[in-house]
Amino acid sequence: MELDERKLTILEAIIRTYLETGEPVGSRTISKYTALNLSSATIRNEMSDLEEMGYIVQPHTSAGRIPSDKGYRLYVDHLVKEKTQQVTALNSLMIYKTNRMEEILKQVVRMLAANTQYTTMISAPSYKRNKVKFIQLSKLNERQLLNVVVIEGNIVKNHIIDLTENIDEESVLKLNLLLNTRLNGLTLADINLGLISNIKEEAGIHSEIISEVLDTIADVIRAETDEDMEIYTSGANNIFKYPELSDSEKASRLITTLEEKDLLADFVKDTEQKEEKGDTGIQVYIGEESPVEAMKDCSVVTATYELGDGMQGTIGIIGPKRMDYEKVMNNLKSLKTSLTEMFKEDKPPENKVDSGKK
Amino acid sequence: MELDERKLTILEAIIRTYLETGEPVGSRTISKYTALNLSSATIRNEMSDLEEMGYIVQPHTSAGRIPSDKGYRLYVDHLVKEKTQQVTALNSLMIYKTNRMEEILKQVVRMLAANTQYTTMISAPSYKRNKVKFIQLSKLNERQLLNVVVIEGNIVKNHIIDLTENIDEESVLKLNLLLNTRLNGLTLADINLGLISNIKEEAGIHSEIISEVLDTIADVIRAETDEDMEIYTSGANNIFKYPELSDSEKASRLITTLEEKDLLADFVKDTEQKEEKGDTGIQVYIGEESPVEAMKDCSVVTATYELGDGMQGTIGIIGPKRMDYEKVMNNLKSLKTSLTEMFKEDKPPENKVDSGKK
DNA sequence: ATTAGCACTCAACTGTTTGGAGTGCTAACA
DNA sequence: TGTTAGCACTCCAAACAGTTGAGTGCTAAT
Repeated sequence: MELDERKLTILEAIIRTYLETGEPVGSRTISKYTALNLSSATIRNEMSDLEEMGYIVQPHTSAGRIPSDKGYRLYVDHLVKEKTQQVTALNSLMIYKTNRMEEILKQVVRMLAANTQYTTMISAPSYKRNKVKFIQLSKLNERQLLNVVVIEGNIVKNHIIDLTENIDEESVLKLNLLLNTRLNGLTLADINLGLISNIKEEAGIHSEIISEVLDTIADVIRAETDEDMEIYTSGANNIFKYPELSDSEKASRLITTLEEKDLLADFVKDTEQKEEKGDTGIQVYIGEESPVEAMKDCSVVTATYELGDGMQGTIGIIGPKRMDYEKVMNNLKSLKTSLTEMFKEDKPPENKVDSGKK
Repeated sequence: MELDERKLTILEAIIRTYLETGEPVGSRTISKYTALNLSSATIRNEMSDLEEMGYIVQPHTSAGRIPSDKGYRLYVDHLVKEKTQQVTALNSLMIYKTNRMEEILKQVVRMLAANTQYTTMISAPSYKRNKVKFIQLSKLNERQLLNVVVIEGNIVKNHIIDLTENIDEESVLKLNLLLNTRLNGLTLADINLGLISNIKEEAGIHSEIISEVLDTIADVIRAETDEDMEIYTSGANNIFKYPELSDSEKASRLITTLEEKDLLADFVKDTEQKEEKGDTGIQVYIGEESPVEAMKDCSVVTATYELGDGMQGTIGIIGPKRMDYEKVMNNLKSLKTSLTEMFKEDKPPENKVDSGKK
């Protein structure tokens, strides 16, 4: 059987109506509110065909039809129109721009949730690939050193190192020199145990204490790199706006998933992979397509945003399968560019202090 | 009417039974499963009295009784026994101890949620009252400075300062000296605009650039101080284990509250206040006693923990009114001491790197 | 190919009934 | 005087039956 023009029109009408009402839609409704001027009986025949083709399903006999995953997929791929969306509240967001990346992300994700009435997530960009710009060891006291590492994107990481024996100023100076000459320009991912032992060798291991400090720094950087992805969510309560998600069972599973950030990380990874493969733009996961078990009843729309320096993060919107894909996709698309723009014109965001503004 | 021995026994039996079953408890149950050897009729008379006194209520005529807020209050104040609780999984927690305060707190709150099957929260200690130990400005390039502030408890804060004009090494040295002599030993709360303008005056305002840097640092420290309380929650899904909390309406409100950390902050503030007033130990908020509207159907049990240096945070357990107060209170008490101990023997936790351990 | 018409299905709603758990009251009892 | 047995009463919850209405599939006529 072929999906001809008319069937497509009818399918689209069904999906659009269902997205609006959330109720299974019957043949009569389509017959009345569509320009085709066909009787409900004809529509019924076509619907029967569409069901056979797998685009729609009946929740039970003698109910109207609702779109299947396949139906939604077709809709998303071919029927969603690109609108030049009003960028809603992103401008107001600018005003609140603070100096900390974390805060920005939390605000974005919150704004997006309020805006769309869906649950939202955002991942902080990973900086494993960023290069070291500056390393500094400072002596706090005889037994403690402060280690500060600045990496591309002006991200600052610091750690206090407890020593087992006293250290003198000279060693600190030497270490500073050593670290800066050998590590500057490398990415965090480059810095591993092998490299450190090379440095130690090259330096001739003057003293136990230097070796100890180097080891610790290696540990610290590795820990920083291994750190799980930071993901912020917002609008978890929005799932209760959609009856198909808000029974105890499902709601509980969803809430758990939102708490377990490593499950959400699957979306981030998958999205990044897909975009790497050139499938740039917006990713949509409909029901079963989702990599996360608990989200089989949801649809998730994601996109990455860029920070320059090759850093990228992912934004996602989680809602019922009958979410307003058109709005969500357009919203996300404009947000994606806004964010990318915003970080570009004004990087580095993290820890940046706009000295002019109060 | 007086609450004599027998009434108290019956009341306790009612509450204990209700905590177990979650069902309204009838006179017959008490008559059978209590050592008093009274007929259900007698119990009924007593129950009628207890209801008149306000300790129990009937959800509807011809149902058993359930404890009122007042009943729970009596139970918590006088009938909960102190057990030497097994500290369950706290030891296993030690193993996972990482070097970052944030991670520790997240683990504690998660462990506690898994352990109690309730929703949990923990607040990161505030360090407004901690004194500055060390300040360092480093020149990253002509237009950027890195500012690092170490405060008591070895908490490190850093910011990158963007300048509107170039700065030379000499000014940086001067600023470092100035800042360390004038700010060391002060608490973050002490550092305000007035003080900064004093410093500027005293320093004679050699140059625009120095003034600019000082202003920025003041801004930064103030922002750091004003920052909202950091609160982590876990086990939000646990509310679905208790039918009285899991209808859409209530669940949604609760989830929203858990997301809005500033509402939870009310508990933290209240608990700190109460403990300051000498009411040390465990705080229990039953139903209406809660400072947060959305939690009128819940009970919340909180405690503070100490970090030394006067820093303190708050842990809280959020559950239905019929939560297992005995278990929760004991659990929290032992956790409170464990945490306090843990931080004491091994402070400072934040950013600490155990150089011996891998 | 389209449509009108009709029988059929099924969820959702509306009583209605029934059973059981629990109460309050009263009268009898120790 | 405190306790108890007995009984009528209440009310929820579950089960059941009847009704309604939206929707379908099929068939025969256009």
